[in-house]
Amino acid sequence: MTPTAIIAAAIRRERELAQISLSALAAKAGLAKSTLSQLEGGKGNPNVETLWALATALGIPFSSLFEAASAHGALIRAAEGVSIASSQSDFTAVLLDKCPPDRRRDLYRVLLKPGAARQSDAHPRGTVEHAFLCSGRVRLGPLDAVEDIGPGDYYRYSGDAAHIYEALAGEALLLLVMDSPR
Amino acid sequence: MTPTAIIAAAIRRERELAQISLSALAAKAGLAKSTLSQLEGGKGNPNVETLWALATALGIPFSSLFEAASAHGALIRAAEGVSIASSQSDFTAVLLDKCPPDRRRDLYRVLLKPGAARQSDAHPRGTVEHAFLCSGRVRLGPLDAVEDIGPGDYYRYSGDAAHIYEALAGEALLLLVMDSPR
DNA sequence: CAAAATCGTTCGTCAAGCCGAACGAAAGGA
DNA sequence: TCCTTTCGTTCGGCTTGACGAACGATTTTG
Repeated sequence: MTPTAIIAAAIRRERELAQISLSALAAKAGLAKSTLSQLEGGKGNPNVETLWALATALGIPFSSLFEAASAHGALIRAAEGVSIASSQSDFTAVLLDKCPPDRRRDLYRVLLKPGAARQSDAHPRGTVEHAFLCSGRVRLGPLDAVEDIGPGDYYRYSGDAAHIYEALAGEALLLLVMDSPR
Repeated sequence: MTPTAIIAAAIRRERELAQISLSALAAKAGLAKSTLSQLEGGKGNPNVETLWALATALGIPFSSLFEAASAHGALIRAAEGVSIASSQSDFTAVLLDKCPPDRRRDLYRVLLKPGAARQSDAHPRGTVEHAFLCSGRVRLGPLDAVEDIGPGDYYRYSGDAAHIYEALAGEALLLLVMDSPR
């Protein structure tokens, strides 16, 4: 895929996500409509200043203009996952998720006490949460995809919609990786 | 910081990291020396094609050209860590580590069976490992800073020196985050 | 229904980036 | 020591991207 095409697609995608017209975006970014039109048409070869203006106007990190598509969820039970080959049989590593080059990841240890479900509001668009349960049982996930997980389970889901955490019986300890776009 | 300056710094940084001369890089990327010279001097406003050629020639992801500048160890016991404030008392989150903008993070689930210590060779320079123990007891870390950890413990250490993993009694399950420079 | 506004595209002009050549400086070889 | 190579910078040209204006098409307003 040519860089021009990637950027063309990215601009259009981000613009439509922001629900803004081509003309309006051009105005906001201080660019000519014609310039933007050609860029989205894949007929351009923009310079940094132009791209920077666009990223700023769209309110997105600069590097978002160089990405193709988006991500989804995955539930990997404690017994599941593709093990990494090892010469030593007493060692098993499962790659839960590979970090794409355009994201940031913050690690949280979460102690969840039994009681009412904790509801979390939507995080910024594109946020993904990775939950790795250490002990206890937890029901969590976005409202339309809640899962019960046990120790060793790994559940990845979109964090940009409202979601819940609930300890089912006793305390629960889990590692939470907040995975957000740059 | 202006985008031009960022890119100028990034190019020079990546080029020097690759131990390659300006002339050689220009040739490899199919650019004129003059172009590259001006870019590194912060006097340019390059277009995508030019940047793409540079990223390709340098063998780095495109977005690395838009990042500014560039770890150590930390042992956080299960009972330790600064909790994130929460309005709900049945929820406790501890930020184990904040992801700097210039790194990548891959998550591994590791099952360690008792037996001889597993020795791991040094990873690329700057690599950091984050270990979050789910169950069992494990002795791990670089040879000069081995620690015993228990369930819920989090241990972060340099991965660019030889280090070991050893289950102390029975199986051990842990989440391993491989944190490597771009 | 017509006037007005807004949409996105196309065209000609001008500025700016990329190129090739020439330059002085520094390092290596005969 | 002199010659050769390589380094990075500077200087005209030529190409190309950004701009502004005008266009037809579509939607909104009175």
